Amino acid sequence: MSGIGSLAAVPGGALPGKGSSGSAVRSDVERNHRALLDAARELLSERPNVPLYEIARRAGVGQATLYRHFSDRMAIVGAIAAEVLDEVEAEAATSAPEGAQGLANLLELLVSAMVRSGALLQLIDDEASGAEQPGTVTYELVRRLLVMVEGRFDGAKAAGALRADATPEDVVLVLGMAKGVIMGAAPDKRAAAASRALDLALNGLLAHRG
Amino acid sequence: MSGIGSLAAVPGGALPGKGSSGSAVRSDVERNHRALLDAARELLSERPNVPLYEIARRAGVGQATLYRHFSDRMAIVGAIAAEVLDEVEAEAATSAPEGAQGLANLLELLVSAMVRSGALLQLIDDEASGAEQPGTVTYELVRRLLVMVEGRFDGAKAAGALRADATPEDVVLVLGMAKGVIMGAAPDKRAAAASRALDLALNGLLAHRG
DNA sequence: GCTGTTGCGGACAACACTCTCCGTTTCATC
DNA sequence: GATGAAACGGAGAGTGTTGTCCGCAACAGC
Repeated sequence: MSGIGSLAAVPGGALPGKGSSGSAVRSDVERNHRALLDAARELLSERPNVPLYEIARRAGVGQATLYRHFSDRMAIVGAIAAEVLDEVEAEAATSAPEGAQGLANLLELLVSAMVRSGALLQLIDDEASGAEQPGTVTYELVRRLLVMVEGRFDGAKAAGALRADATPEDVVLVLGMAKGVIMGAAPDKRAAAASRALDLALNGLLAHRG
Repeated sequence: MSGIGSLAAVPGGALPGKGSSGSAVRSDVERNHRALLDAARELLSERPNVPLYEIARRAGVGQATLYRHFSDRMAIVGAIAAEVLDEVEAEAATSAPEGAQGLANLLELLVSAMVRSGALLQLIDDEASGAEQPGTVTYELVRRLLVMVEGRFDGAKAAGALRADATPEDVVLVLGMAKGVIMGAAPDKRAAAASRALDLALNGLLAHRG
């Protein structure tokens, strides 16, 4: 778990005052960082393509400050996606991880997080374009997502609950499918549409005794 | 079938010289119209967000000419989507429309057309935002798509091949799912990913005797 | 409170894209 | 070929977004 609240551990959170000189972090820096994350989180959830200057305005800081805290758009999107993944991980830890239900539970958590968070949505969207080279924000987050998913996948597979030809990549595919539905639906219908889509896709992944 | 080749019937093809005075269509108009469609089709297939001025350049005409033929982006995208739907309809007519296989065949044709044509992809993408008000390009095309799909859906449902709770909206959902996968995949992996996604989703829609 | 350092923010340059204006060219007709 | 009408295309105005510069303000340490 990449610590929420630990500034230094926030991906992309290259804070201005983070030099190795060991000086304390200025209070305004920390305050602004949090304000930016909160503003971005709120705005991205409704409008994944919201311009960065609107995020800065909502946070009550100048654009330059935003860029001082996050080098580019993907840095702030990634920081929020990381927080959301933290939360999903925490929620997932409270449910039994075994069998088909374990996989279904995790996917439900992930998909409902995608509905709430435009950041996670954008992460899945970049999965193809940016996930290939190590070092990128997308790459690290997607790897983390894969690790989360693979554990549950293996459990479901071992229990004989899945189609014989099912692979972990199929699970990523399912997330991509949910993404398409969420992005294409009107805001007030996203949750229902995504839930139904996940139902269909998961059902398609299960082993059915004919 | 909205006639390919019949200029007046092309949606959004409000040709400059199309006044009711009955005068013949100028040859350069027709030539440019076709050149624009061809250019757009080619460019949109690889890059759904290609700027309009690139389409004009590829067609060998000025931007003003593009706007004289198509009032805005959606007009040209819609014109191409209509052509693609024509082709899918023609292909679909050669396969048996009955039962689950009939539905599967149509969806396969549609999804592979989405892989090839960025225009159809954008149409599905707009399905939520633009399909609500009659009169828009998106509305008419989505309605046409629904009609195509509903026939086959009813056939499959009547044959008892589908889940009891399956609705025609689920089919639209499946197309949205495919869209998400296609847009998220690297160009050379789109076909495979879309095919697999369709397999999962369709399988999820089928009735499975437990 | 004073001071050096660090971060701040408004304003701006740069860019990408859409859509339009107007002088020029091409077309169909005679 | 001459002529009027219609379409053409280059150039540019308008718009929205990203990313940067530099004088100014806030902070931490003394």
